[in-house]
Amino acid sequence: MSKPNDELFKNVISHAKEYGFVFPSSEIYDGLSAVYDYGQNGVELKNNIKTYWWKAMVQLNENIVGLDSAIFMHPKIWKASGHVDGFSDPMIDNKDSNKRYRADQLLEDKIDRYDKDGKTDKAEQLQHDMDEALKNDDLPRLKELIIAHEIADPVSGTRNWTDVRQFNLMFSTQMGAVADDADLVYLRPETAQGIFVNYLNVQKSGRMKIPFGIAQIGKAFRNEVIARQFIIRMREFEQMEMQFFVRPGTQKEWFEHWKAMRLKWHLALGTGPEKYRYHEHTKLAHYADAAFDIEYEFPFGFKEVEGIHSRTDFDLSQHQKFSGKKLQYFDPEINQNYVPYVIETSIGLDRMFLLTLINAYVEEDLSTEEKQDSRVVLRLHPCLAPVKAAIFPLTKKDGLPEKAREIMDKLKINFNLQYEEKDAIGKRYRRQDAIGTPFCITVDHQTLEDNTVTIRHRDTMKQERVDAGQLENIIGGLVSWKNLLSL
RNA sequence: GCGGAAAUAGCUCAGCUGGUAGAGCAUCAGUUUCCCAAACUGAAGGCCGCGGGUUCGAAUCCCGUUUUCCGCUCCA
Repeated sequence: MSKPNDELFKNVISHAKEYGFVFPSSEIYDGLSAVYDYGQNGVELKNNIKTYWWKAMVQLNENIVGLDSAIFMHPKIWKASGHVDGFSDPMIDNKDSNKRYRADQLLEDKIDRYDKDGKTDKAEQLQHDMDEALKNDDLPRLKELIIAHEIADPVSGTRNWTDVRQFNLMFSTQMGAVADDADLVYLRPETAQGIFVNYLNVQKSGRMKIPFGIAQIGKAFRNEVIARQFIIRMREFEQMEMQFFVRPGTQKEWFEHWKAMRLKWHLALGTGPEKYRYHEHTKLAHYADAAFDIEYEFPFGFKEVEGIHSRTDFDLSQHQKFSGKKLQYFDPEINQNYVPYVIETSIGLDRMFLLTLINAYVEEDLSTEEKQDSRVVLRLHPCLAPVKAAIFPLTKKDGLPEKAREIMDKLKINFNLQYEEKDAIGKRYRRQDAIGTPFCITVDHQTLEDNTVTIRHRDTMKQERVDAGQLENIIGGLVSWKNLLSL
């Protein structure tokens, strides 16, 4: 990583905290690892990103509808999806080679070796001990066995092991007052399954015809082994997902369709195309027959922001199998029943948030020959800006505050506004620049005479004088979603 | 998880070989100015990340721990 980029990233994190965008969680208690809170400006920006996505996906596509499914779901869902079995292995690390192994795998290898060496009784004993330990989730016992049977790391050759730990990326908790295995529920590690299990409800109640999509925004939870790089990888995060159900055989064209559509959504915000790239998965997940990531060039390199996956009929078929309920669709066009194929678009909202912030953050040098000057400005798209406009009386007296309040009161129903009269006007402009407010409306002495105000534009720092009565139309036009969505 | 670095005011940081905790910016109140960081006066803000140890005395030295960043690892 180059030094200036490192610097930029640090500055953005500081800025995010100082101006109420992102705070470390539980900060007064030393923080909680890889969990963050969104502050007063952060929540506005985040909500605006959600709105942009929701409008683009749900409102503008007649065949896509929304959903808000619960975070808790029936535990069997995670068996069907493959999350339970795929991610509950007892792992152990060798401290010398820093390699991680499945503890049961190491023991199995040892049993095989005993067998080969003719030490059948030893093999049987170990097999029995291991099964017992695995059944009881007795992790310390597994380590005892590894030590007792003198198992060494094949790489380093040493027996310098860490404790055995259970790695399951799903958080679990108890449902009901009495602790019991049957009550174990998980916090969803992805929002997609909530869509799959409701697919038939939505299709029937909404009289949806294939192809159609279901969109959802919601929290997901992953107990990452390592979570780092600010809000890039958090243990609690938010996804914006859309599952698009298609006729088998047409998945390839829909995959291409959504790949293109989703990149278009990103680029409409004005981000330079050179900041984005597609990344094709060569190693596909068990459920996918094609997968592309949309990556953004963060200061620390290209990172996935959104995934477009062709998930085949894996999920619906699995749920059909595990639930015993038919999840088929009767396609009147071809007079056939089938389990639809699925194209998924899945974007990490928190990453999108960080992308937006980093992309908007600019340190500008405004120095002239006479004096040094600079400002930090967030060049957010006006649709995404937390505060749409700020209203300033030029001075604190002569009735200017009253006039400014009057204008403010008329506009605040439609727009998120801020009123400020403290400090010199230039300082107030700069403060708004720092949180990305695109427009500042100033009430001066002339306002009292002819009811005109000035609008100062964030990016150009230029002003224009307009009739106060026109403000609603002018601001409304400048921050309208049409500017983003009718491209 | 391993290795490296760091943690002092809201932010950025100074605080030397141990001796009562500082600056700039930001914040708040006021005076003044009145369209782009003005000035002045005043105020507030710190368990020096946390816990232990050494010492007459620790922000400073030692140990542990937590959090963050970087590299590796992990990321169906």
